[in-house]
Amino acid sequence: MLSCHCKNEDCVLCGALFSDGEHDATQACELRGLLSRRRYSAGETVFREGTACIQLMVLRAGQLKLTTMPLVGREQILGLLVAGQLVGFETSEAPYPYTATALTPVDVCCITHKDMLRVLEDNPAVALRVIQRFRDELVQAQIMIRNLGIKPAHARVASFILSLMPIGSDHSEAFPLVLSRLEIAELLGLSEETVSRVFAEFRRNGLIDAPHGEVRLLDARRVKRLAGMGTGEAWDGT
Amino acid sequence: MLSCHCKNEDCVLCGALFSDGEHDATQACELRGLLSRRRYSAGETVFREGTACIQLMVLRAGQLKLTTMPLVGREQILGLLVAGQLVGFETSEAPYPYTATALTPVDVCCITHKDMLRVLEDNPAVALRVIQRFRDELVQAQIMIRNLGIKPAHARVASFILSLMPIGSDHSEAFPLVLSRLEIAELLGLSEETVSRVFAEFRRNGLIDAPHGEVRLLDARRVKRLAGMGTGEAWDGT
DNA sequence: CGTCCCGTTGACGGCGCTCAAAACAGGTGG
DNA sequence: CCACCTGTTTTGAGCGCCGTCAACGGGACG
Repeated sequence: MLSCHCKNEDCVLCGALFSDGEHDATQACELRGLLSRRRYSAGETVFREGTACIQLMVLRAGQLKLTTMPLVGREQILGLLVAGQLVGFETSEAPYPYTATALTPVDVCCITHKDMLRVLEDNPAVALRVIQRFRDELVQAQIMIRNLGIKPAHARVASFILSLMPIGSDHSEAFPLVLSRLEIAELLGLSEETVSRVFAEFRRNGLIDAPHGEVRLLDARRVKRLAGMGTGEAWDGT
Repeated sequence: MLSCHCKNEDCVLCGALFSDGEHDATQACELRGLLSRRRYSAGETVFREGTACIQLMVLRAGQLKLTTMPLVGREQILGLLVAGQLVGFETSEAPYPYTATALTPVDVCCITHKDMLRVLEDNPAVALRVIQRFRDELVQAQIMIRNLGIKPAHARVASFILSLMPIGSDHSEAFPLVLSRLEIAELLGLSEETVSRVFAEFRRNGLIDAPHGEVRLLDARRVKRLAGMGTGEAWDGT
């Protein structure tokens, strides 16, 4: 059997269609014809808020940020997406409610909403995966709501730093920080300067070390306590 | 054919199962056995954050608020749910990430996650409806993120007031306001006093009239402009 | 070396939170 | 009907957090 056009193991479409035995090659080939693949380089705009939304994308590789821009004021990041997640399926035949920008080189599989609906009707396994993705994203969104609504600047930054840690990793090792100060600010609903100040204060107090492009936790306990006021959940979709 | 145990037309389960011709009475009866129905009176807690989450509920009638409570600090409302929406399907076999409280007398249909997964595998129509619900809720959550992250207090309250208007209604007529000042504050990420002050200021400036338990728009243009900084979307799931 | 972008730091002002008390509504019993 | 109590709403005073504005330092690049 030919493998899927988009070879990502985590792809909700390909994974669900090819991992179980209930679908034959005919169906697989049919689906392949519906998919197209695109690449974007870091910083490139994948689609812009307000433009027509007719395609669902599956993020194959890389990282996307979803932002929204008020008529006047600063951008707000709605969320970050990593490989395996869906984007552009929120509204049918309506404008995109946000702008998607590539943070890293990005690789996506595209399918039109119309075709996707047909696939969903024929393949419960795909539908289940899609539901799972939406559940995850909704939980992430609720965590952001909670943090934006309740937490002061220190707690937001602390939560953000903790969200960068790969789960189960040793707390003492450093992990990369791809976002700029401005992007962190947009994610946390703060100003660039406030983010910078909090990072500086954390460093002064021996909570973290933050050399160029990465972060290292020095005092995980205190960071967690600061993030606290809750359960210290992640800020992004990782 | 017997009608569904939960008779709500908007019920994602019943509606999808009984409106199209492709399901026979056997399947219908089987599903009926999986559903149980519960009622809650206004103010009652439906389930509490952190407790085991094994059931999906479909809101049949009434209004629910979803709140989260940090270890220290004030509550934050994550969202409001109206008839037809799902609740309690975000996490499988994990604790509820929020508390659900009835704002009005509430009527729900319940089904265990285990049974629901079986239904979803067998019924693509149900799966499509569930996906639709999650899409809607995700869009609502993103609107809240945007508002909490960007907008100042005036704009939040203005957006909230506009969200109360039934769509297509005459702007000049009054509409009911079921939430207390405290609950509005929790929804908007503000303090009770600030909400009260903004309402008072709006009244002084002739923007709204707010007699006991209802609101009337006097100057829709200015309220919309205040809510502005964007597209003035709704705050809740109506 | 000059330019640009990003991060940092400082000064300052305002928005909104906190604390506190008064005004108000609604229910209950006399 | 009034007195009383309780919970909600309103209003005021004070201040702290954080956003704004501005200046400065450093690395990348031409």
